Amino acid sequence: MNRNYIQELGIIAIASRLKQLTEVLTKDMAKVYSELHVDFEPRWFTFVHLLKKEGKLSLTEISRKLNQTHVAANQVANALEKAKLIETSRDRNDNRKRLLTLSTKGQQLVEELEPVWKGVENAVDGLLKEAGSNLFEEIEKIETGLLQKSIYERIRENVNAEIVSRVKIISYKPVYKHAFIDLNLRWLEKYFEVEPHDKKLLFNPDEEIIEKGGDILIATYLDEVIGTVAILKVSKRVGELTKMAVQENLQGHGIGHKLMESAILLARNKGYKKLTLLTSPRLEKAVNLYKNFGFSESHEPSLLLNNLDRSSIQMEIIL
Amino acid sequence: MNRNYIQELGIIAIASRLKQLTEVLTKDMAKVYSELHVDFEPRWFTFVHLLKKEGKLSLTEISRKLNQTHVAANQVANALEKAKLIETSRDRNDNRKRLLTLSTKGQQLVEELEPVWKGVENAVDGLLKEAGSNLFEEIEKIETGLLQKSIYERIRENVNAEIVSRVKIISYKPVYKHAFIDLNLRWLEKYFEVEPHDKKLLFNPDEEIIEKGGDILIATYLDEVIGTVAILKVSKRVGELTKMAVQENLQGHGIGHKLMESAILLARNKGYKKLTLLTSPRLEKAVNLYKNFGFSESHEPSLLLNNLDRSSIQMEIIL
DNA sequence: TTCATAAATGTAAGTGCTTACATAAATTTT
DNA sequence: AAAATTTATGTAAGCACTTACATTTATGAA
Repeated sequence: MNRNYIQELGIIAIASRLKQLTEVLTKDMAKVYSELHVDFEPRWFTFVHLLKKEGKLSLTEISRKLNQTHVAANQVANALEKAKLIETSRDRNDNRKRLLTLSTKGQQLVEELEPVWKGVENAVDGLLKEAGSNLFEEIEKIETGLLQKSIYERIRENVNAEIVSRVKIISYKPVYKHAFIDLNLRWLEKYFEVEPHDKKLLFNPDEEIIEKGGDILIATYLDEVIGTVAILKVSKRVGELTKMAVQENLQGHGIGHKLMESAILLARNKGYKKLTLLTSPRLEKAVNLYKNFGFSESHEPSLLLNNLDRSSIQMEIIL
Repeated sequence: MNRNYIQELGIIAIASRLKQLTEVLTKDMAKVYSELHVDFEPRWFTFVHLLKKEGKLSLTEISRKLNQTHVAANQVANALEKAKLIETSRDRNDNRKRLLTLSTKGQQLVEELEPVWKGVENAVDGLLKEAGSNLFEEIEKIETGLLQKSIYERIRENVNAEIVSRVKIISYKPVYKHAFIDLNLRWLEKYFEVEPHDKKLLFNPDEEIIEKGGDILIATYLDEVIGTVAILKVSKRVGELTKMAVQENLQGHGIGHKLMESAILLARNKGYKKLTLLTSPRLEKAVNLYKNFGFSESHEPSLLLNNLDRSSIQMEIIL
């Protein structure tokens, strides 16, 4: 049941299982070394093996080949030097470089260890064959997959999808008034001076938007209001998009996108033929979002004309 | 080329590659948490996930389910308690047990994290699917394989085979005299008082064994003498096996076995019909080795009769 | 009951990595 | 050539584990 639980947890658990596997392997190697009365630690293995193969390498070269930090390599190197298994010299052409080679003692030790290493290799090969496993290939495949798209990107995409799927878009009700004010005030204050005409609209959504034939959509997430968008009624055929806001710590997950989709759907259903909006070049992400939905710059007069002093951009889309 | 080198190193490198993979994953998860402004560390994941699922668990139960030491679980528990994400109570029936549950704050956090976890799960699933990988099954297979026979046993077997394959059995030459004496003296002194008749045979192998028609075989490993066995000529048809010695730090790898094989082959080739030996019940491993080769106890007189004061066992085999 | 043993938890210290920072030598840019 | 940048190495401290050991409580056998 343990196993089953761990499986549920996905790759994190996979890694911990593999880590445990390696730990067993490492410990068992240590046991074999000590049975042979050989003074050697498993973690020296890759380092010494590499040095044996390559003859002479600098610290950084080793760390790179072993996919470790230079600090880790340095620590092993120091331990090996203390055990007199390797020797240091300086590169004549580059005095920074610490060149490492196996000492005579080190070479002798390697000879003694050869059968252990070979034995471990055979043991692992045998195990994999017996299990009919292609572990190596599997890992290869995964690494290749990650070259196409990083784990981070994959997680981001999927997390965004999860979050967006939990976001609900609902119609405005008076109970949301405070959240509507808060969310919009927050970004307004962040980017601009909040001016009287902003306040009038913002603090009286029922009177200034709904009662004048406009609409407000509310985005909720985990039962909290986390986004808003409003469509003012300019005329029977024209709406104006405004008061688009998403809670700061949830920005960048696609919630704005979802709000826009709903807003445009609503506008179409309502019979609008055109949707306009006013924004500012400073709100780069917002402008990009609008463009993605097909908005383009226009110069028609706006209901909120006085906002133009913010060096606004006016945009519109034909529905 | 890095990759190729690491591949050569087998499963140890596999593990380090997977570890790196996990590290990336962990870091990326941490990044997503921080983007969401959630105060949560990746290493809390399994712990909290488990607690969410099971509701209430004791520390030891958690550590067992997560395949960790109780100390590790304890440390995470303390961190989580400090962050007020879990709460401790005592088991009424067993006052030792520290029962842990998610606090209200913890439960809220889990709600927030759910999409991240789900997203990670989907990301990993997607990656595996895309790569056409069955990593999970592969690991399963390997774990099953290890239930049949542990890594340690596998390594031991293979290391033994490697060592034995490097051991050479050669005929005695006077140059090996000192090694012959040394190796035998060492175990004789370890188990018994070394008596005059031992010394006579041991210190004069040329005169006392070879020149009297007997034979000595020498086992070498990495150009060092590490084992001996002698066959005294009792008569034309009968030989007596003696002076079987293997260097202490190489015992248990099957070198004695290889020496015995060679000795029996030699005896047959020489025309002996029977091989006898004297040993002691104290040398349990040796007795077992002899039995494995078909020796059984006998009571015929021995060339080394006076050894019988060691409460010896006499054994023989018909060739 | 009592005494030995086992189980649950906790603490301290060690291990094998890491990150962060520092220094010196080499290389590139200006 | 001087200044800025990069590279190679080193040191200190942190992290997430581990092992070793200690303490308290429960359990089982005599």
